[in-house]
Amino acid sequence: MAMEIEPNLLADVGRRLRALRADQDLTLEQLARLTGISAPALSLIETGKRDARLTTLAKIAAALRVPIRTLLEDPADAASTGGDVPAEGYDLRDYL
Amino acid sequence: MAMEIEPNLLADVGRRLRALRADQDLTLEQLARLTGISAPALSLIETGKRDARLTTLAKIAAALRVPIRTLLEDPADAASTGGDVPAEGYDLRDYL
DNA sequence: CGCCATTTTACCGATAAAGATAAGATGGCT
DNA sequence: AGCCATCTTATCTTTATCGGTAAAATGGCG
Repeated sequence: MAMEIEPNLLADVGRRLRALRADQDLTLEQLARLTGISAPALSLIETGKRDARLTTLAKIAAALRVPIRTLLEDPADAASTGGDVPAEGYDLRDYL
Repeated sequence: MAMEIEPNLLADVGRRLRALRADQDLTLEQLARLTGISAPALSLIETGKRDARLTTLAKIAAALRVPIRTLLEDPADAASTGGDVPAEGYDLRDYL
């Protein structure tokens, strides 16, 4: 399986974000005040319609009191992808 | 210890990025061709001068064949921060 | 020292994020 | 049905990313 480069990364991050916010019973308005990010912007991010910047995601993660990593991959995938650069047999430079 | 919201998150990500690229002996020019991101842009990100978007980081991580998480926190920190939302005694809503 | 690869910095133009605000849409509730 | 909270979408302005190009550091190495 090619694994292809995650097609809807933004949608996945948005879903996790919304789940985390729901866990803490926060409204978009409340999270907006906690993060300094407007509620409409948060809505766009959660619905996967906006490609947020790194510091924006960091602010949200801080407000939700979770490591940023939690927004990017679910725990199951994090376990399997746990190692670093597993491939050691072929070289990227061969394609340049 | 307040933990304060990481002051130089961009610089940290940049340092890890540069280390990963060095591990694979790639030049900015080569990584630029692999990712579709220009070498100047990569330089700004690696030196912590640019707040990259999520999909930009994802492209770089894919080219370096590492999970995006690797760019955001080093393994040591990832282990200690491993759990999810450890705090369960106080409520964010009290501050709104 | 000069040459060369690599990186950094500085511009430009196009695209997009983000705040603010306001207007719809959705859903629960009596 | 109406009302209310919440979320979505749209518009606008400001600001920043990003690619491209070109020009300036930086760093080896002979």
